[in-house]
Amino acid sequence: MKPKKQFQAPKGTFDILPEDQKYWEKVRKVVKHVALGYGFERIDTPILEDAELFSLSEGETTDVVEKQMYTFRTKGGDVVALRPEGTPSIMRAYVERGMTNAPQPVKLYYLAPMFRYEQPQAGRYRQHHQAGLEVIGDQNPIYDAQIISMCIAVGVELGLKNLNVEINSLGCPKCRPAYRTQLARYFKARAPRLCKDCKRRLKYNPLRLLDCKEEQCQELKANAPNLIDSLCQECHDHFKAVLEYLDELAVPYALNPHLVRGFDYYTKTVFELFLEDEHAEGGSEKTHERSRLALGGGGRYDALGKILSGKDVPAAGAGIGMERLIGVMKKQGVKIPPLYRPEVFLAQLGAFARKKSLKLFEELRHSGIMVAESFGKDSIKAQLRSADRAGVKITLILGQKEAIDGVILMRDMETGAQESVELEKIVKVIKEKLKK
RNA sequence: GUGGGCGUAGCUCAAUUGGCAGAGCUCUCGGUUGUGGUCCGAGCGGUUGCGGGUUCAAGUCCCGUCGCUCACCCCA
Repeated sequence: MKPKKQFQAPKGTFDILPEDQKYWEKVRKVVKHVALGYGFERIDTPILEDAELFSLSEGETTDVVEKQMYTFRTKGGDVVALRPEGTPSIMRAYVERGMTNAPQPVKLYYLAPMFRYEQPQAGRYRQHHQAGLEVIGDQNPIYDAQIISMCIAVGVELGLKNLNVEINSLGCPKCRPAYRTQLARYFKARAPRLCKDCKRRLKYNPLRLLDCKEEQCQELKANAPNLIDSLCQECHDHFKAVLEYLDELAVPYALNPHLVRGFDYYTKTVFELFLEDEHAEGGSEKTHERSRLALGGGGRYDALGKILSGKDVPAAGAGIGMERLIGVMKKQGVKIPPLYRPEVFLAQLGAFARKKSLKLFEELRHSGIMVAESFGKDSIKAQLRSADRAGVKITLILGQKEAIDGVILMRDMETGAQESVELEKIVKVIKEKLKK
């Protein structure tokens, strides 16, 4: 009978199959290890939030809010959205759950799926997963540096190479608006020489002009007023301190005065973690700009707390894309051992032996031995084949005769040698044998 | 949202000017008593992404659609 319809996973989503789970497990393990090492505790927030939480936090005119949110109305009439990123939810929880009364700063981490309605392509999905880190309730630049250091630590513990950090300061509500108008004035005077996209950017988000890759715009950018030069004293000192802390930690970084992050809530420090890609071997044409893959990024968002609580709540954080991390692990050939690695296979022959082997399986498992089986198969041949594929060192064979005599055959899968062992002693004998 | 490339078995891919939809791998079973890997044999597996159109005849040509992919935008 043919199915009514061939179902496929929704566009931009994917299944994480058993063979890939080891990578996910490894990433989760490393993030958890790093986070706990820095005193961060796990938090999980709902996948759904009031849609307004994101539009107020990130800014009405950002791409994410304008066109990438999965927003819908519930039966009860609430307008909710699948979260496009984690930070607003964390700040919402901080404010709502009274974490202002906990010892400050509150350090939180999470591993969670995020949703953005956009065109999928390499390393970009409609549902992706982020590892997030947030430090809330402290304005000290030392935390900006520590967050960056943690991102690097995750990459290093995963065995990744060619990781880089770029850093910049976006200033604060005191100094940024002045710079913004100054920048807009500069580019407006040169508008005819800007690329098509930049003419559009000039209207609603002049800061975005800074990371345009078009050559014609590059030249204009070179002489554009520099954001770092127009920072107020407080932002200047803060940025300087962050860099000093990074130097102290020996974290390699590059200043990028053109680095801009999309959301309105960012203040002062912003940074990106990326991978310098060396795939340009067969490159016939000059790919003038080096290809860089963004693995994550973050920064300080002192403006968010005010938006959500009315009070000043300084904070800093980062998000790392788990799919991209795993993509790089595979590309760089990071080896991860399989999660399931049975040591012993239990084969049975005949109805009586099969029944007996069921109990023995439980016994083996309880004693901590990883045991595999093919209880559904009848022939010894098929079972030994399974055992071979499972890669076990030892196969136990319980036949009709053995079951009656209270013994079992123990087969060494490498040598093929077999010996008969009393059923009562088998657990002990196996443990001895596996030690070698 | 815009533009290019591609959709044949679970995977990797064949199929001549339009002429019976195939192979390798995987999986299952077998190669005489209760013994794996190698070897040999057999089987399972497809309305050629889906829907129309042209034709005696469509995997092949045309249109639409969905999906994948790459680039742009933006990002993780």
